[in-house]
Amino acid sequence: MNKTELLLEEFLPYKLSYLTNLISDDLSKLYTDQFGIAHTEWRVMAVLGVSSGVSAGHVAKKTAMNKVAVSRAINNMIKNDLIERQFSSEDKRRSELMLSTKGQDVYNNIVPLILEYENNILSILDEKERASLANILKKLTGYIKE
Amino acid sequence: MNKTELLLEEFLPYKLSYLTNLISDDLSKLYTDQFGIAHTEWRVMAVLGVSSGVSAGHVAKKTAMNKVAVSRAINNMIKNDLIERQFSSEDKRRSELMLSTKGQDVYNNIVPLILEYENNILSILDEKERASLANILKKLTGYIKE
DNA sequence: TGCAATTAGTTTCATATGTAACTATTGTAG
DNA sequence: CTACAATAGTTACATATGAAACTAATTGCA
Repeated sequence: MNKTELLLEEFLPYKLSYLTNLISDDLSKLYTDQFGIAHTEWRVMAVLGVSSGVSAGHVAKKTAMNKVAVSRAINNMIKNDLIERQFSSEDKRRSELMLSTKGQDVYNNIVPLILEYENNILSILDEKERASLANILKKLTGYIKE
Repeated sequence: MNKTELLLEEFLPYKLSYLTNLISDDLSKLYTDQFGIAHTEWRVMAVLGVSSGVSAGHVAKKTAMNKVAVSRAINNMIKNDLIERQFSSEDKRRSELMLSTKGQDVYNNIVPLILEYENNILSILDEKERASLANILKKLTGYIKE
């Protein structure tokens, strides 16, 4: 029994997008308002906080951002002393990126706030629901990426 | 046992955002590539397809868009003969919007494609999972909106 | 009444974003 | 080798977006 009428409130893509935006707005308050980090910059930082010395291309893959956005974020963060860059000696095109001392410090401050936020919203779900959500998101994502 | 490290791949907001973007990109192919309707315009259309004669402010609420975006979408769609506007006789500020014949036609063409897409991705889930997803999204959204 | 506050929608301006074209470097087929 | 293709990242340009200021109309209330 499929729908033949489209109601935004009952349309999965809309509901997902709505929730995503709510969360995204909340999170950006944590890093933008308090630390002046833009959304794209935060994503770059999140990658470099875990894997140091990687290239811009690697960051792009991990964050699902396009290379232009990554390039801009990186150059801005370098200007703001949040990350450091050198170019690989084997391949002079490839950058090797790492958080600066200041960047690491900012990262260390943001991560607990971010995780606390995640914990908070997950607190509304019980264990089964959390597992179910993770599983469903994985299934959908895998299916759509084909 | 809470996380103390942040891995994007395991971070709910990131996973949600990633999935949302995949879906959003797929959907925009349906209405942008085939009908030249922008994302914001599609949302306006989706509201007017269900409730005709409503104001721009009403559309903004229903779509979770800001009033500037709605204003722009509406004016562009009027230019493209997709919607018609008159202003309320009781309150000359308030617009009364409806799809034009052409707009209704475009809408009628897009809706089945959109619903088919939703059905397709939901086909990867069984009944229980669909219900669970709907329930979880509702819970999270309600909780975050507080 | 009459004037301040509110509301609907628009415009302005500064910033963000994506696509395509570009530079520089490296890989590879002949 | 050499020239052409591929890769990493940047720049340029056109478009999208949001916040704040604005216009016009309506409401509230002294």
